[in-house]
Amino acid sequence: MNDHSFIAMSATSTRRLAAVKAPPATDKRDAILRAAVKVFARHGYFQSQVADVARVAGVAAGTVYLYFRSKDDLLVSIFERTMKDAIDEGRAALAGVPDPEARLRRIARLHLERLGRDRELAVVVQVELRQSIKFMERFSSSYLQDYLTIIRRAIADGQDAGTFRRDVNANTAAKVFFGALDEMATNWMLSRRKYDLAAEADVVVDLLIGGLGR
Amino acid sequence: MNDHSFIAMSATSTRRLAAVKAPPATDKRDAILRAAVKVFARHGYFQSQVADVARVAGVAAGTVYLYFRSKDDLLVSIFERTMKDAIDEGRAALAGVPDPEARLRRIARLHLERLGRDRELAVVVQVELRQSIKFMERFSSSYLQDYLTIIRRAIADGQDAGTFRRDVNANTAAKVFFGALDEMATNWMLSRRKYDLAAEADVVVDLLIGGLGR
DNA sequence: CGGGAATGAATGACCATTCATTCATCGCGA
DNA sequence: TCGCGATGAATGAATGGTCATTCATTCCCG
Repeated sequence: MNDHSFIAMSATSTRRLAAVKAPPATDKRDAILRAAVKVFARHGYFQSQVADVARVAGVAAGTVYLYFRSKDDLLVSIFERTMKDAIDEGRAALAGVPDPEARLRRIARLHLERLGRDRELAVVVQVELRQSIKFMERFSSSYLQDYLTIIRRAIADGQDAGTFRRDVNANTAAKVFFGALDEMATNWMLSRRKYDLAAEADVVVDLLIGGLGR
Repeated sequence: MNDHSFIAMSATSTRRLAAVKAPPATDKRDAILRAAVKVFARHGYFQSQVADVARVAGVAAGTVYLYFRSKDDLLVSIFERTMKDAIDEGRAALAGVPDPEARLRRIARLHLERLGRDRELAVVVQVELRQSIKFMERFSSSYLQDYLTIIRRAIADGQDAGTFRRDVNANTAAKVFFGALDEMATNWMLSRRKYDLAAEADVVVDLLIGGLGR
């Protein structure tokens, strides 16, 4: 079949052939996933062939299907791994930081550091993952919501503590915050210039907390 | 040919068959474009067939190619028309408004009103147009830059006038501003709830100007 | 040897695009 | 007013090329 639909995408894509040979399997799986990031970043998901991914990973086309259900599953796996890593890292980094403003700074920095570290991953996350409305809906209703919740909570804490204004909806503020970071990342990824993305984190947080007015 | 590449996308797609019979031609062209928005919004660009667009437009498949060079050209045309309209409307609406803060409010409102008016258009603009890195690069280097420039100018004016902080880069602030609006739109488009998107404009501007801190 | 892992040629859909044909309209001469 | 050829818009079946996916076969390690 040559079926492009995202409908059949399953969330249970991480484990596969959970046989005895986990370590070598994991190695190869990773190689394929890394190759997919590279190829998708360069040509875009729909313009990429599974055979290209296989070639870059140094395996045969059929091998991809020993580790992934379908081409879709490649994209979904990249996405799930990245989001899971990001959210785990975020939670860990925030564990010992009670101050709301410091938490926001931390989130901003982690967000931009992660994407700024790997341009190809940034391309896939900022562009290729947003392929279709179907995919976006799944994405936004799960991981993005979790991520927004983390931001919203920091903001609400700040409001409770009295350091943040109470007359803005914490949810709206969280969306604005995320949108600002997202746009910084997209702009960086599309820019020719090789500036340091993570360095923008503090600037953005300063602006959002201090406001543009004086 | 069954070529998906965005490379050959041409900007000169608006005029076509500029013969004596302009009115009927434009009508049909519009119908096809409207159908394309509808179909792309529902299934996603790559999952949509040209034949579907034709069916929804009430014409035969071949007819699409009398008005558009290719399937790509449909997407490009939607995008160019939308951006052109938005920038024209923006310039006009800003003409008699000298106050920087009022200008920003105006921009925010127009931005969210336009997308909030037509959910299908919003889907195409917020998701489908961001298909591939190739397309994003073309997009961001032309229209998006123009749009960001309009925002940046308002901010720089405010800084010159002394109503806005001078210690933030106007360009960064413009990206943050755009990112915030963009995220509000995306969230609205993905949300089940039918709230009024344009109503968020003032809230966002208040937050960005006043800041989250107190 | 035995068996799982890997291979890559072959398969079978799918679908953008083309183009021979049909259809509708119009100008013009009688 | 009618008839008739000319024009070009519209049609949709056919084409051709592309790939995702499969699976019979081979490889390699223990």
